Amino acid sequence: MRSTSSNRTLWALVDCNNFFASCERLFRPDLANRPVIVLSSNDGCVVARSNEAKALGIGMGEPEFKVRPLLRRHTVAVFSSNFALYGDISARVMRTMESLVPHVEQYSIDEAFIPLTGPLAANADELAGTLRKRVAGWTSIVTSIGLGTTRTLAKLASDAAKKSGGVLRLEAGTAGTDAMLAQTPVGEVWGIGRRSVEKLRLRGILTAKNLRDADDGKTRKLLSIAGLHTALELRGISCVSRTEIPASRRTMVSSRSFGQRVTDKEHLAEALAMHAANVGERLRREKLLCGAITVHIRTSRYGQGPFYDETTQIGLPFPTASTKDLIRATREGLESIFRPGFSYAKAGIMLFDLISRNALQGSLAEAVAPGADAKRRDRELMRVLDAANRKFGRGALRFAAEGGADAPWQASRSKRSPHWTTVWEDLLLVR
DNA sequence: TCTGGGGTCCTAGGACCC
DNA sequence: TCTGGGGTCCTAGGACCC
Repeated sequence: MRSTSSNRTLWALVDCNNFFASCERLFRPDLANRPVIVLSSNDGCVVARSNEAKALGIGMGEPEFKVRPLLRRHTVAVFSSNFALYGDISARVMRTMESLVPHVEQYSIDEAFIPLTGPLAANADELAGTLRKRVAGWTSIVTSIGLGTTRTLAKLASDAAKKSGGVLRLEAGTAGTDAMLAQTPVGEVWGIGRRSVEKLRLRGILTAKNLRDADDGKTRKLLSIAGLHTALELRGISCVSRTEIPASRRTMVSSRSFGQRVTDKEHLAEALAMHAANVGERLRREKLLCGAITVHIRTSRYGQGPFYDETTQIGLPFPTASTKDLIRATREGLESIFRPGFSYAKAGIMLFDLISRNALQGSLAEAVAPGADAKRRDRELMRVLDAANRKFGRGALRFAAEGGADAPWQASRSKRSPHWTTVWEDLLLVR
């Protein structure tokens, strides 16, 4: 493959600073200098912190009850997750960047990789400054941008950029990059998690530089192919496989911890039906059908009492996106794994064997198959259901099997902010 | 008392086939 | 008496990410 320095891709990673906490602040100017945190589902643990909250020593992922005294002492503003808001602001940030560069590869709700080639690469630092300014101007979200010859280096650079003024560049083979890698604990490298840090430590590999310079065979044996790719990326060799955008999704998950423990089978059935309705709606929106479903229930890992954790797979007789079929399958699964006498803490489902609806629709086999009329009626029902829920809000129309929105197993999120940008009733009024 | 949810990829091992 | 080995497919579990 030909490759010269002039046509080689330079990667930019744009990362929104303290994203969820920043979103909460957008419509609350009174919180400008106050510490702000956002909690996970059921208000369980901390998933985002403003700079002031970080300065107080509140850790990422810390359980809320552990930091509660601290929160009170410093009058920290505490929010439940509001994904409708974060998703909407995220889309605005992505669209803003698309106004400046031809290709934005969204990686997560608050991050995007941008490949830079030709003149864009030649003026990368200037472009990064322009991107930051425009995103801040159009959305009020502050970003950090890392530039690097591979995605892994760009990611590392963006972390460092947070402290150094917004933009930082790491290019393989320069003295500055060498020094930086020597100072970086290996666990801060993208793709190296807790388990790998431990394995590497036993072999004296403590820094990003150690990993970069380790023997390929040993790295491969220790961390498998993904770990080797990470080491190569630190050297400046792109191994895109692990970050390529998948052609289409392979699974779909809906699962949640309960607001309170559940012992009653019918309550579990309701929770599973709610998950079935949730993935059914997503399947139809993405024009997919699923061929198999797993049902999962379990007790708490932390509480006292016996632990129970079981999963079962149910094959569907034909690929479907009907909530009715999915609810029936979750019921069947629940019957096979439910055991009385446990305090259940969580239930969920996972869909497999996803195929595009177009792959099946209109096939002769389907048109003449037994029950074809019932299936057509079912599709029509789902169409009406989705239209109603789009118009009147999620859950406006639902199956009786799902139970009520006030059921005891529903997740609690007592500190949720308004849906500032996505629900008419929640729009900010200016007097 | 109280510890998230939604994804992907890799590997090892069993079943099955010839 | 003698009793293979290699390929493929599937699944469960591990590890990682945000």
